[in-house]
Amino acid sequence: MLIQSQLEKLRSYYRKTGTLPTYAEMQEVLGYKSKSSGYYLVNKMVQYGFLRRKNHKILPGRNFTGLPYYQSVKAGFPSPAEEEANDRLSLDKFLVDKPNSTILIRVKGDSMTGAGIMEGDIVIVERTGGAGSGDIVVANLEGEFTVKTLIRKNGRLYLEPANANYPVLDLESFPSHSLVGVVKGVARKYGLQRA
Amino acid sequence: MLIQSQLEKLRSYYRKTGTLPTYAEMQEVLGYKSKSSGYYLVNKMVQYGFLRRKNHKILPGRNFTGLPYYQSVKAGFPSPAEEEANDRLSLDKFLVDKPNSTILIRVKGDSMTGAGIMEGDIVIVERTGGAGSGDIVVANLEGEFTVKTLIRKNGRLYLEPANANYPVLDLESFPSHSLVGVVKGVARKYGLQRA
DNA sequence: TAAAATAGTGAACATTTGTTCACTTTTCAA
DNA sequence: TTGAAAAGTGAACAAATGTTCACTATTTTA
Repeated sequence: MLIQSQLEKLRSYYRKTGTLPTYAEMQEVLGYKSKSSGYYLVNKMVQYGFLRRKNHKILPGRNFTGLPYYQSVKAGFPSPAEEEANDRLSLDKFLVDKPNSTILIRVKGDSMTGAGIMEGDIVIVERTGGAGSGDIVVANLEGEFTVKTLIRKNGRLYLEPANANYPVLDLESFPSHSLVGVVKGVARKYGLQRA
Repeated sequence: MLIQSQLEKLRSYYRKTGTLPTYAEMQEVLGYKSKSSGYYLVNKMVQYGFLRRKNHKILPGRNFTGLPYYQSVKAGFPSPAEEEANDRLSLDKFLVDKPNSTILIRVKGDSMTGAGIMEGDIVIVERTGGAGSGDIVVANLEGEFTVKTLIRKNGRLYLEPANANYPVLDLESFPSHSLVGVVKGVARKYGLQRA
């Protein structure tokens, strides 16, 4: 059997369960009649960098997770169908540096479209102290989240939209206000109900 | 020990290795002196939905992976620091529906800024046959990737930018052209070198 | 402070797992 | 077509794993 199709089956199993199969389970997943077949397959996949071993356990390797990633455009680049991308990128790992202090917030409104943040987008927000002037931040104003660019001017903090139809807000003029965090990334999905 | 902090340790272990620790390994990870302590902890976490069990194996549960997700803005919503989000969202799973036929491409140029796709963004591209009029697509023109809106007019296919400074392209006028796939999502990371 | 509930311990044991080996079958190249 | 290389088989076994139990320590609550 082709190694690429076996790899896809392991990836699919891992996506579904969050773990790799044991050698016994590989019989079912890959159609083997023997446990040891799985064992030898894993050896091969370790060589390719798809899997790793660590004290009797099988772990995903660097080429196992993530998606094929085309970094830049080379002149005369062949169709991606023909040639495999050599790099893989995991969106989760790419977008989130500090998973312990990161939250996701769905954006309402169009006040930041000029900065490429559209209604329904999900912003990746790091809840770490220092927000600097020019950072895109999420502020909590009167219990509502709002995404704006933070501007520090004359010692005061302002929230600046990226859409001429909206006004600049004076953060401290709100009786109840706080900075939720700094926007470190944006994720958008097309073809979704935007309710 | 607080369950929340134990959970973070397991999450962190899982992020690093791609697998959950065995009960023996939990002694090291969680500071237990006994294997069975880990066993009872897992029981508790199964109740909370953080973990699952399936034939002698521990699997991540629905509340284990992903990030806290604030779906919508409720009036009088408390600070996220005070109240835990009840929902978790995995960016990978959210952004990618068909992992087997999806690739990532880094965007060059600013021809789609009007649609919220900026230079350096990563587009999530599904390499499945049918692209319809109005879809944002990636086309391969003379070996270069380009992101545009596909328009079908009078039986011909055009590539329409979302930036007035760029012209509409006639797809079939290029000697070598092909549709790479349909853009199903966008991921952007701030604070990155954009070379 | 005392009682009750929760969390952690350490030994024991059956199962399952990873791993090896000699062997057979299949695939591929000469 | 034949021979060599690669892939898969099935039995065997040691080591690691999950699981239970009776017990102790710690934390919580009344």
